[in-house]
This record gives sequence, C-alpha cells and structure tokens, in this order.
Amino acid sequence: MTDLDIAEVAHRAGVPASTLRFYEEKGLIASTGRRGLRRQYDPGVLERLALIALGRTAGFSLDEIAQMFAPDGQPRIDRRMLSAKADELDRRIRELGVLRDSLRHAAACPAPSHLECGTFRRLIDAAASGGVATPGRRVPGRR
Amino acid sequence: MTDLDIAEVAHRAGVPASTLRFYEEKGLIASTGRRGLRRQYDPGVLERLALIALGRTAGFSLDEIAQMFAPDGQPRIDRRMLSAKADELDRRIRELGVLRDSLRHAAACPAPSHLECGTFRRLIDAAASGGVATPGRRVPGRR
DNA sequence: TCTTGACCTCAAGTCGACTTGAAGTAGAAC
DNA sequence: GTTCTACTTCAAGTCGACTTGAGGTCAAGA
Repeated sequence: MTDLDIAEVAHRAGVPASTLRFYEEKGLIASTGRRGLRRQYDPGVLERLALIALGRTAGFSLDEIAQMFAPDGQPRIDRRMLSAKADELDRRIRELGVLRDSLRHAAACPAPSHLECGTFRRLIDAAASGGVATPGRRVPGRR
Repeated sequence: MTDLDIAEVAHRAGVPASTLRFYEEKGLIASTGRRGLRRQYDPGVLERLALIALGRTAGFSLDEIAQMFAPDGQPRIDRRMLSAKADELDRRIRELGVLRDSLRHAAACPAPSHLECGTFRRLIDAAASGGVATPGRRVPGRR
C-alpha cells in the first residue's frame, strides 16, 4: 500500500530510473508490482539500494553483489569475503597514500624539470618496478 | 644503436607489445624507427612508460597523460594539477578508510544478520546519504 | 633457399555499468 | 473523449583501455 513508484525511488535513492530497471533486470532489486505500467517498490528497496551502493564503493561488481543476497532477499554476506575486501582496501589505501605524498612533493618541488627531482625519479622507479601500482578492481563513480 | 626492440621493451616494462603499439598510436610514446618491420625504441621509453603507469595509478586518463608531455617529449607537469590530484586522492583515501573500517567491523560483528547490526546500518545510511561514496575517476588495474 | 616465428596493420571485439532512442501505452487532467 | 506526460520495452550505443583475429611480411637460423 505504501509502495513507492519508480520515480519516487529514483528520486530518493538519487539514481535514474533507468538504473533501477537495469538493476531489476540483473536481479539486484525487485518490484512489488505495477500500477498501470509503472513499477512499484517496497520502501525497503531504498535500503537495498544503499547496500548496493556500499558494495560498489567497496569495489564489488554488481554480479558479486547479487550473490550477496540470499534467494529470500536477506543479505547473506560472507564475513571472510568482507575481511578480504578490507585487506584489499587497506593495501590500496597505502598505495594511494604514497602516491598522494609524491604528488604533493612534485607539486612543491623546486627542480626545474620533474625528471631532475630525486624524489620524483624515485617515484617513477618505484612505479616502474611495481612498487606503487597494483590496484585491484576499479571502483565506480557516482553520477 | 642501443635501441631496444619492442619485445624487449614489453618485457622490461611488463606490458604486452599490443599496449606499446596502442600507446604509440595514441601519441604517448614514439619509436625511433624499425628494424625490418619491428619497432625500435630508445631506452628512455622505459622511463616514459613508468611515468605513464604512475599517472594512471594517480587516476589520470591516457589523454590527460598525453597532454602532460610537451611536444619535445619532456614532461611538463602542471603543479596545480598535481595538487588538485593530491587533494582528490586524499579525499578518496579518507572515504576508503571509513569503508575499510566498516567492512572490518561487519566481518567481526556478532549480530546474526548484518541488518541487525547498528554499525552496519549506520554505514548503509551513510552510503545512502552520500556520506561514503563520491569517488572520482576510476583507477586502472595492472595485469 | 626455405622455413619459422615474431612482428606488422587494420578492423573489430571485450568488459562493466549504464544510458539512449524509438515506438508504444496507461492514467490523469482538461 | 482527447491530450499530455511519464512511464514502458527492447535493442543498440557509450566510454576507456586495451585485446584479439585475420591475413601479411621480413630477418635469421637450418
């Protein structure tokens, strides 16, 4: 009865309706029915969308996220998977930290050319030898 | 004379030859000539490739990176752009930190269902309200 | 000299997450 | 009863960074 129609969900969740249809097609969310043509959603879908957004920013793909929902719709999140993701994030955070510091240095560095700056060169060398970049999956943007 | 052929560069830089051809087509690198059909490269290309890899992990697109090389091939990196990127990285690092901590909590949380865990719910709410996820550009993987 | 194998070009395909466009429809307002 | 508008479906397009495949060429080794 208190179902929300797709425009309302789109508005509240901050995603376009096309995304909701896409997610439904992928099995990530479900509509409760239609009013005329229009999809109706249980308000709980908002929480689910938040959970999806969360998973996305943690670096899970939509397919992985889909597997995190049990057939009954309840989230069933593998704690080991969460730990693994946390570790992955941790590594990524440290890499990015090094990179950020190096960028800051390069931005402030007085050397006429960056290639003449020792710090910058060390950074390049580190990058060349794989010391900096070994990121995992890409992480989404929010539009 | 000491030029490297494409296979050598590919091996040393750790990227497939197809990537080198692709980068050359994009104007990111240049070959010094051919021996028979095969591209030859100045050893300096390795440094340049490292610089490109560095830029990629910092979140620059290939097009942006291309613009960072002056026509003479010398890097001309805009210090303001570097600062801006550093700031962006900084924000992203903080977001990821929150996320990592939350994941760790969820992994250790004794609540039978994640939805019953206060911390997890707060995280979802934060995600729902945009408090967590506002990542910028995607960052590449290394293969 | 002949074969082999690694390179060459160019076009097309891939991947993930959506978006866009065309053509159709139902409910609501007039 | 007609029109308007926001939805509907389905197929196809987009974006970035490459990869893959087909068909061709050339230098070096046997």
